[in-house]
Amino acid sequence: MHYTVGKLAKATDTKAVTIRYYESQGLLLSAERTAAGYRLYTDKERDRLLFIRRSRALGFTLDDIRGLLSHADHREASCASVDAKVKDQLEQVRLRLADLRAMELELERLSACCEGGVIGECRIVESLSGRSQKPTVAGPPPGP
Amino acid sequence: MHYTVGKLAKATDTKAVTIRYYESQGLLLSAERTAAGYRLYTDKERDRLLFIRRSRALGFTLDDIRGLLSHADHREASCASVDAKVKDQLEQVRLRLADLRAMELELERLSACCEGGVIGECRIVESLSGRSQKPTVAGPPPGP
DNA sequence: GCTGATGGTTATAGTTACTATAAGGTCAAG
DNA sequence: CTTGACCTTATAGTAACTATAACCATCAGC
Repeated sequence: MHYTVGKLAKATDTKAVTIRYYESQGLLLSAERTAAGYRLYTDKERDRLLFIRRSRALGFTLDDIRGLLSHADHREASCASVDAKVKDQLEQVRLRLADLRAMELELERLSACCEGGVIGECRIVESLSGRSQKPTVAGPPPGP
Repeated sequence: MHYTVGKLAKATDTKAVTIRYYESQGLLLSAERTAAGYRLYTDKERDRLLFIRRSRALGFTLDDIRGLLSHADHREASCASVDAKVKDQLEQVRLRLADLRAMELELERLSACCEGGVIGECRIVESLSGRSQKPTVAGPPPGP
């Protein structure tokens, strides 16, 4: 099976620009080209892209993935380091989960204390500027 | 009480560069200056900065915060829209929580299935490239 | 008074993982 | 033969900072 970028994009639920971006970042090798210069992909590249997308969905950075891919390319090597990366990522995810749970709790608390008055008496605004309490969550999270 | 950027930074657990950045983005008004051009802040600005930091820690974007601040500046206005923003943010947080929980689950599963062999047989790598299953989590999350 | 450490100032560029835009070339269908 | 969908490249923009450079101010100790 052969794919142009667009076809590959659809087959992997990715955008064409993103595929080209991955190529520019060295995650996908330079694809073959037609006479007109169109990229041509095979199932092999599709699988590699799926690997990337799936890893991204699990929160790995492109840098992580570069590492995972280089490991995966050496089938005879030990998979201990791959496992270590997964465990590491799991830890990161758990930290972020704890942060988010704290945020959820506090937002719930905030939301519950609004009684529909005017801002001068709004406890939300009050709470947000209150210097009595230290922030309950770690640091500013990465924005979406 | 008067603060220079550095003092304010310490008092609010922020970096000086970040404070200047907030000023450049219109979240903090231009501070007064000493003869030498040093920024000088008072408790009022410190509170405003705490509001910003606290809101950031709860996941609001700087844009959200600009909105919250402009509301907070009109004490006689209704606080309904502030409440709406909090509820909105709560929803976002819950979505991200669900995503992260799915990631946690899958990473646990992956981690459990590594038996310390070589990569050729590693089920982690296999799972990550597996095209049988659709990703279980929404989209690529924001990196850290 | 001098010197060095510390801390202030600006402007510019880099980060991550894309996304958007522009300006143009290719291809299949009607 | 033209229309429209698709491909190509290069460049700039996004969020929320962070890092760097090059320079000026303040203060403690000698």
